[in-house]
Amino acid sequence: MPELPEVETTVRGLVPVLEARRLVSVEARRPDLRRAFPVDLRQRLTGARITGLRRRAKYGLLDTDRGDTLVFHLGMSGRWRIDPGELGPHDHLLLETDEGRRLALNDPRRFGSVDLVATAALDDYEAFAKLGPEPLGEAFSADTLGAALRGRSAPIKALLLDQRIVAGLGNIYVCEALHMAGIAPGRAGGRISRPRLTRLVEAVKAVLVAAIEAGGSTLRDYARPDGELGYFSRQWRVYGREGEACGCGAPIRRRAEGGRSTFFCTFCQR
DNA sequence: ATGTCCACCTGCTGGC
DNA sequence: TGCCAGCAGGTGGACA
Repeated sequence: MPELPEVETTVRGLVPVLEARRLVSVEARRPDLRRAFPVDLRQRLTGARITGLRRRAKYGLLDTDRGDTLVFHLGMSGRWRIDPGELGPHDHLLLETDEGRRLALNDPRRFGSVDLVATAALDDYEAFAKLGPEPLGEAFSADTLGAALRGRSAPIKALLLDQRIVAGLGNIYVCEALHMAGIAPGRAGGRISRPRLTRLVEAVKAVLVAAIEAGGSTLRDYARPDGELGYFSRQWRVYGREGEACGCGAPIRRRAEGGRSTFFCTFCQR
């Protein structure tokens, strides 16, 4: 689930519950995700007021009036459950607001993370220091992408997944954007012409915007205890569609490398 | 530095 | 019906 659009949707879904609310209870139920929670998480967060909610790359940020920002990452299987009712074994962090709303960070595979960082020092936070530009910002352009790819021989697919080049894309949206731009996933990053770089940047932005819009239309799902999310999956052009017909009629191919699947069309993507 | 692979962890699906 | 291999949205470390 959690690439940039899903994290953006998550943060937007948390706003009505958390914005300007004070946390009256903070409970770490199983604090060993990818990294351990900060040992003083509960102490520093209990009684704090949430002053703003933001996203950076695939991270969600909750600013507090204590000068700390809670930084969460959803890994592969993370999500926030709003007013979950019965708690399960994968509800690792539990928050309760002064309005009596409850939030559970649920992450079965435990690839996610939770950190507490001084808001003023976020730029120096290790996970953020090396991140590339936001793909929806002006800093992500044919100019900047071209500069980042210059001389690189690795496949463009792998380079777009590198968060230092552009921050927020994952396996689904890279496959989708490359198909939309007509670029073969195995093409060397440094060997993409300028006009095609422009198309690629536009495709990345377009697919992310469309996915955020689709997520936004189902925001209410975040309030459901079962938490099933449909979202953008119905609009995938190639991802998860091996053997189905591409728009050109040719069968969509799947290739596995380094443990990840790439979906593409050999005719539309060169 | 760059490119590539693998481990981390749990749950689900499909084939036998 | 039951078991097991294979696969899953991410990241970071090890290696050549």
